Amino acid sequence: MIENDLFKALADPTRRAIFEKLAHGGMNASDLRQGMTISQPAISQHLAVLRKAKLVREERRGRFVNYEVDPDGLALIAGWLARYRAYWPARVDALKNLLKDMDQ
Amino acid sequence: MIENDLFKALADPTRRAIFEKLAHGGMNASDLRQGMTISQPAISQHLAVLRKAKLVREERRGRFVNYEVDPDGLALIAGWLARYRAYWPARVDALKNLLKDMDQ
DNA sequence: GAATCAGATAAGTGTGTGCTTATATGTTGC
DNA sequence: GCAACATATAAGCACACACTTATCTGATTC
Repeated sequence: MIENDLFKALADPTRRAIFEKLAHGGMNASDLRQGMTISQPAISQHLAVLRKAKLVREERRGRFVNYEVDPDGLALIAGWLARYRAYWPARVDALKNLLKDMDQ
Repeated sequence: MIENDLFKALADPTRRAIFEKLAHGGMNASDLRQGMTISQPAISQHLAVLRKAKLVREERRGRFVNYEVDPDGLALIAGWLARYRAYWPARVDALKNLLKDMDQ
């Protein structure tokens, strides 16, 4: 059940941080690890989860593996969200406030 | 960290089912339980998690408590998703409306 | 081929999570 | 007040999960 993989993948803050990093541009696992106090296997395991959820895709480049955002996962979330469009804050003010909150 | 509460709340299939039910119309906890093979405390606990994530809000009505979808949570997801708009699959026509709706 | 490096997998461990039963809180109507 | 009902909280348990260290696979370079 891909939808489950998706939300489970995003439920972990470290994985969201990894995803966020990749959103600024693809990079390999070692570069991803820079600045994070986490072991190499941990990164590798997180990437496997993100891959399974279609949030990230890989591309081998010699002995490196380049990771990048996979649009499929995002499309799935958008699709899920679209089911509840009736409830989106009709007044987008709420969204704006919440966006502000998230920016800090 | 509300964003974390959100994705953690959605990571559980039972909670997504509850949310889905409520999306078709508010109801109390007992009605929610109908058709689900789960204990009363379990429902109550799930609702607490959904409430904390702002996916659901409650309104006491006498000795019942009516639950309904809280747009705030959906707005937060929409906001999170909007950050990665650059990656949304351009070809998925169905999702173009989404962008339009969220943008205004 | 051997050394080295990037990354994945294996195995073990502490903590978190979802469930249960039992009990408490709060509301209604007699 | 008290009985009945709707929901919440407490406590305990089994399993999932994120992490670690150790090891393996695969690619490059000499």
